[in-house]
Amino acid sequence: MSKASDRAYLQIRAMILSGALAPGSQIREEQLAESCGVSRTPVRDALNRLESELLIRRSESQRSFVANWSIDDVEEAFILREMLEGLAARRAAERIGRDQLQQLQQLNAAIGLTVQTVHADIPAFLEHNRQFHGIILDASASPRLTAALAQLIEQPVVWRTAQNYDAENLLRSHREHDELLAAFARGDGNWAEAVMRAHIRRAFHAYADAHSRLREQDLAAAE
Amino acid sequence: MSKASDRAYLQIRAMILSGALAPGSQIREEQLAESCGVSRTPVRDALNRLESELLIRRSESQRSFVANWSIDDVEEAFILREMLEGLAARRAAERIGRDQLQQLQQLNAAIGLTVQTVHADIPAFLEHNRQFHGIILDASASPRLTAALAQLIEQPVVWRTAQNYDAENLLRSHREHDELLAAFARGDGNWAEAVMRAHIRRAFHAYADAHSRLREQDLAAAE
DNA sequence: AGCATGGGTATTGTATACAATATTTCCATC
DNA sequence: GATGGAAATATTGTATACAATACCCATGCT
Repeated sequence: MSKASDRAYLQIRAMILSGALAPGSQIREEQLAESCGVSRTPVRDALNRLESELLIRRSESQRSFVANWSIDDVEEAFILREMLEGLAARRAAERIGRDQLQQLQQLNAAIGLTVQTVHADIPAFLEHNRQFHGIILDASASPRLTAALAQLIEQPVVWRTAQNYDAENLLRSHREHDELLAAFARGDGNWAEAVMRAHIRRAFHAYADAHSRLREQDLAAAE
Repeated sequence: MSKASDRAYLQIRAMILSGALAPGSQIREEQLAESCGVSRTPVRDALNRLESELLIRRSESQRSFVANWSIDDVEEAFILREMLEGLAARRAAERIGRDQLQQLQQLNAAIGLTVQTVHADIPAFLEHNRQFHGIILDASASPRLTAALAQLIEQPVVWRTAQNYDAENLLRSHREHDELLAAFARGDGNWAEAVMRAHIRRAFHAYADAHSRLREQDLAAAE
C-alpha cells in the first residue's frame, strides 16, 4: 500500500491498540483524516483493512466502531493462529533451505540475548520474534497461509500486555524456538507442527495470565 | 459494502473467473470503471478485496494483474479450507441449536432434489450448498473463522469446472452432508470435523479430476 | 405522555480533478 | 548499433466536491 494509506493504517491501529480510541466508540472518517494529516480517501482504505482484521466493526449502516475484544475473542484468534502457524511450521520443515535455517538460528541467538539480560529488552524481543515467525511463513511457501495469517494481526493484542510478560515466559519462547529449529534441521514436519502449536498455545496462556494481572491492577486502581 | 463497490467487485470477479480477463494480463482501473459503469473509487475498493483474495496480484509498482492459479494453488486453498471448515464443523456441532439444525436438514433435502433428477441442477446445487456451509459457519460462532474463510473465496474456482462434476460426486456430497447432520444432532465435534475434512478433501479431488479432463479437452481441441 | 413523522444535521458513498510515480519512447551520444 | 537519459505518456495515489443515506431531535397528533 502507498504512503498515506499506510500511515493512516498504522496510526489508526496504534490509536486503537493503545486505547486512545476507546473500544465501542464510534469513529468518523473526517476526524481521523484530520488527526492523521491525510484526506478521507486513504483513511477509508485503512478502515477497510482494519475491518477485515476485526479491529473495527461496522454497523448495518456502515458507521464504524472500535471493536471490543473479549478474552474469548483473543483465545479464538490464538486458536486460529495455532492451526495456521502449525501448518506453516509443518510445511516449512519440509521445504526450508540451508540459508533460511541459518537466518533463523541467528535470529534466535539474538532473541537469546534479549531475554537473558537482567532487564529483558522487550521491543527487541518482539521485533526479532516477528522476523522469526515471518521467515517460517516465507519458508512454508503458501501465499494463502501468509495472507490468512496477516489478517490475524501481527502481534496486535500482544502489545498492551507484553510489558507484563515475565522473564520465564520469554526464556521458554527462546527454548521452544530452538526445538523448532531442531525439527527444521531434520525436516520433520510432524515435530515442527507439534512444537509450533504448543508454542502458540503457551503464548496464549502467557497472554491470559498477564491480562488477568492487568485487570486486577485496574480494579485495585479504581478503588 | 455499498452498491457500486459490490457491483464492481462481483463484475470484476466474474470477468476473472470466466476468463474474460486472461490470467497474467494487466488490468487498468479506468478501463474497469468504464466497463462496470462506475467511477474508479469503487473499482479500487473491489481491487483491494480481490487482491486480499489473491485473485489479482500487484507488481512492485502497484499495477494490477490477473492472478494465475496453478493446480497447486488450488490445492493449497483446499488445504486451508479443509482445516478451517473442519474447525467450523467441530465448533458448530458443539453449539448448534434446534432451528439451525432444521434449516440444514431442509437445505440438504433441497440439495437431494437437485442431484437426483436426471439432469442435475448445478446452479441450484451450488446455491444450496453455499447456504449450507454458511449456516455451519454461523453456528460455529467464530467471527475470525468466518472472516478467514470469506477471503478464501466463496466457491470461485469451482465455477469453471462445476459443469464437469459428475452425478456421482454430487450424490456423495449430499450423503456426506447427511452424515454431518448426524454428527451435529449428537453434538459430536470430533465426528463432525472428521466428516467435514473428508468432505472438503473429496471435493478437491473432484475438482482436480474435472480440471484434468478439461485440460485434455483443451489439448484435443488445439490440434 | 407516548409515538409517529418530518426536516435538519451528521456521516458515509461516489465521482472527478489533480498530484505523484512508473513506463515507454525517442533522440543524442559513444 | 547500443546505451543512457530525458521528455512524453500511461497509471495509480490523494484530495476534494458533491450525492445519498442514516441519525437525531423537534413538533404535532392521538
